[in-house]
Amino acid sequence: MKIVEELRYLVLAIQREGNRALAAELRPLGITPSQAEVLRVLKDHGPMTLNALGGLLVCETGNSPSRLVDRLVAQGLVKRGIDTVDRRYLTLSLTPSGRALHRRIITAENRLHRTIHDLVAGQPLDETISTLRTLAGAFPAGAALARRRGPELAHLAQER
Amino acid sequence: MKIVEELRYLVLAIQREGNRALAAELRPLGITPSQAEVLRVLKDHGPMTLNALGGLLVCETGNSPSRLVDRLVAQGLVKRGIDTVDRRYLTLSLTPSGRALHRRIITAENRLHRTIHDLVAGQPLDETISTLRTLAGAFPAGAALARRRGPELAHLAQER
DNA sequence: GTCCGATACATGACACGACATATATGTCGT
DNA sequence: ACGACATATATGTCGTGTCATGTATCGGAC
Repeated sequence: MKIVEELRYLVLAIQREGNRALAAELRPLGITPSQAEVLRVLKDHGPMTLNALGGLLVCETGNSPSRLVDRLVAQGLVKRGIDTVDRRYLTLSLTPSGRALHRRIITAENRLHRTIHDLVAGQPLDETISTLRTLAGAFPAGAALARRRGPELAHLAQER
Repeated sequence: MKIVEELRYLVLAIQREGNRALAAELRPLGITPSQAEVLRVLKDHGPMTLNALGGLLVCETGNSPSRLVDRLVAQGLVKRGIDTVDRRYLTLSLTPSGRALHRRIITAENRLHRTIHDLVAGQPLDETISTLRTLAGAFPAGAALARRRGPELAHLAQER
């Protein structure tokens, strides 16, 4: 049982430090890690509603990421339109500057990933991923990840 | 390189969901996961200054957890005294109600740990811990964990 | 003693992240 | 057409978490 507690604190520590490192990489771009995730999802899975976006985000589980999107709209990175058929729905899509920023986000993330890759060299990474996938799969946020992994399922999620 | 990105998102997802679950367990006690960590550190490592506390916390890396402690003082769970020798230092210690709450925190955390334990049953947990330790060890928050492992080493060694 | 820098803590500002609740818009039964 | 209900989004509130800056206190150089 004690080992599970260490697992919990390790995950907490790694998430914090990883987020700090990513925030530092993204700071020159003027966005945060959460905002970067929104841009990535919008780029990879096309225009979608706020609800669909929330279903694909790992951050901001549960509620609709209204305010997260607000800031991206204010920065001119995301376009927020209203569905003409059902006026309850939004249509979120990247603006040209959003698409341009996406390329720089990938570069910044790759720098972080290379650092992490070097740090875990020689460690049993496959077993680690297996354990973490099992654990994450039991929760909604893990399901969001699984949805993003599979293109066929992603298509489903896109259809609100 | 792709697998490292999945690792990052898995850690994020698990941390979020774990925190939500722990928050739900702790809600009846009127405290948050971060506040619970403070009480645990103060209980396990005796009275200390704000700086020393910050060095042992996995949450709130970097700066002094002034405001985190503020709320605990306001709730009567932590006593904040001023060092008589060097008036710059605080002396943080648990109040009797803080000690009483600590016992209930352990119970709540154990419920969560049991759930996690069941979820990862059959997974290569030792390899996972090894990888995560290596990763965490490269950062200050991981060092905080290693520092806390010291006094609790007997417990950890027995359980594994 | 007096200034100077270092140290410990406090505070302001901003963006999350979670929960609860409110508002707008649609659907369906009647 | 009407009203109850459901769905999508918005908003209020609170507690972090991070960075930057401000304030109090101490120690040492002079």
